[in-house]
Amino acid sequence: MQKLKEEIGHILSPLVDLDPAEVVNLLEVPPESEYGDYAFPCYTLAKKLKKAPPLIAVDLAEKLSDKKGRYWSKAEPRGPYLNFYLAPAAYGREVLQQVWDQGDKYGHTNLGLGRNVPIDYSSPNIAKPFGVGHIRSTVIGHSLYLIFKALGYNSIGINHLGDWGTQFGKLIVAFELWGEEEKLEADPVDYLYKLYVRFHQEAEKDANLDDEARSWFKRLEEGDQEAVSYWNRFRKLSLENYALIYDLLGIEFEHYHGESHYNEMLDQVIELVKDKGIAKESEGALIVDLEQHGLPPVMLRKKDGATLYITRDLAAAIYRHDTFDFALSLYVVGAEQVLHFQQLFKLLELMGFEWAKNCVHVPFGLIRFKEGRMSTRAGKIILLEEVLRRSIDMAREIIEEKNPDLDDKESAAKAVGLGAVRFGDLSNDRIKNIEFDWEKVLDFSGETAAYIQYAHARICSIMRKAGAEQKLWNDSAATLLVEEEETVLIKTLAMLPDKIIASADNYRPSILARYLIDVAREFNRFYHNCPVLSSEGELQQGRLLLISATRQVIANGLALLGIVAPEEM
RNA sequence: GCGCCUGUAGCUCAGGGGAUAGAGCAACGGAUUCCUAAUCCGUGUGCCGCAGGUUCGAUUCCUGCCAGGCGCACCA
Repeated sequence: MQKLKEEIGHILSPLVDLDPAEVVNLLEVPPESEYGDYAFPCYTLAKKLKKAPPLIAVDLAEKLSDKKGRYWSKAEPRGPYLNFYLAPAAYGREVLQQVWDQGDKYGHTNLGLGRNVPIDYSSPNIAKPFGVGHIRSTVIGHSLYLIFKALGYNSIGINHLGDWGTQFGKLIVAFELWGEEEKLEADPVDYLYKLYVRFHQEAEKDANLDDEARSWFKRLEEGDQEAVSYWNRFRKLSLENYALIYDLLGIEFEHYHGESHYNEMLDQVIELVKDKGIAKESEGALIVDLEQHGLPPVMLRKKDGATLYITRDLAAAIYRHDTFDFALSLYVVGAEQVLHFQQLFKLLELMGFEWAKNCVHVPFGLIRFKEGRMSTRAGKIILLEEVLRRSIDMAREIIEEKNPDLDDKESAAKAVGLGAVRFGDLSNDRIKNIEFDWEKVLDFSGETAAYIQYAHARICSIMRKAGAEQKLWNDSAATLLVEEEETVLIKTLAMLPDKIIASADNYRPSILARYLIDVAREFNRFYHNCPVLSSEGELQQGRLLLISATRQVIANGLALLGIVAPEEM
């Protein structure tokens, strides 16, 4: 809690000849709670005072021996640290009141001052099915969208659809050769997928197919009517399929500006690059040599005149700057594209755009099979729809078994099933690869969303049973929470604002996800040791305030992960 | 070949210049007259990949090596 840290900063500042803010910066949380709640490390003072850190700690403790603050009760030296112990009653009351007053805004701030942050996420390749691979960008990006919004930024969700490029040429060739109308009508995305896979199988044997695909794409870029009509149709069919999944996940985008959106800007962008004098012809193609900057060359136009992915990304980056005048522009895209973004950002920098430094690639690892990587082309892929469906089914089964009398089993099953899939992706450091394993996806025990949701549901259950008149703020009741489990839980609740900020600073929703596991764990410990409804008078009221605050923290936190906090499950 | 990422307990992973390196899973043993046992408590486990370096102090930072992953001009 900030007030406590500031208090320590003020009391220590004159004693150590540092600004209060510097002291606050140095404060650490000790590894064991028996060492206190905040520790001031004395190493940095050792040189200045020419004294050993443990002696400094003892010295400082002596000067504070007869003092205490509003929120801290004592300061003790231990080795090279000066440890501060908080005053549970005042501290607890302050934390609970903050949560109480701020409600579903607790943890939110206005750091962003309303500045724009476009976030490119999800961005599936049209004409390919939505595989589990795509859930990472979708879920991580959406969470960052929500987190930045909570920090007062104006998040702008952009679905940069892969709706342009040679793959459309491939699809058109495949449809021309083997396509059947009835099958396309029956199950469009699945059928397009099958055609796509077949194309790659046949292209192994016949290299001409790739040339034909390129030439169809060239026709598409030139506005050839037949090509455009195919493109429109395939695009529309794919979007209809994605809409179902976004709907299920509760995700909306401000913009569906796919790659095709930038087509008419490409010539202008290429001219701009030429004007800067950084482009050159090479083997008939237009490239920018980045050798001086330790990067491979970038190709902006192929020898046949067609553009590339990075050409469109370059146009998109400039468009986003011109349209949104962003504070940050995020790209939640797989780690296999780090080089692409290094090149893109370097290109922007060489073009003299100082805002290039505000473009950030937020990479994440692959979802792989034990046997190797997933591959759309080879047909080795698991559909996201199937994962979500099976997860919801599993949740439904467990609810049927654990809570057969529940009224609305379907919403609970959806909350738990979808939460499990989301949390599985959000809780680990995003940069690491994930090995896809059905058993793990469908396991709701341990460090999972269900663990957190269950704590939330339990609290709701207690609140329902408590009388309405017990749910008002009560200042003196809030000072009675001095049991070990209560204090630890309160301290955990106080961390939410910092955790949200840390998640944004590092572009890592996993920080928030892990934290919520801690909250649920500390709640469970409290729950098993401190009865709520059967405790008496003001203590009961105090504990109701505590669990109410806990519920609020869990609800606020899960909301930022895009996970529903059910009242019953 | 070059570049980037990863390497922590049997498995999956947190953590991260400092005080005794932590969870979950799995295993075993306990807890329910009481607010949902999807819970809680207890038991065991570690050359923090290897070798150097910086530092008062390195699992954390730097360098090299090893292993795995991902990239590196007409795909996205």
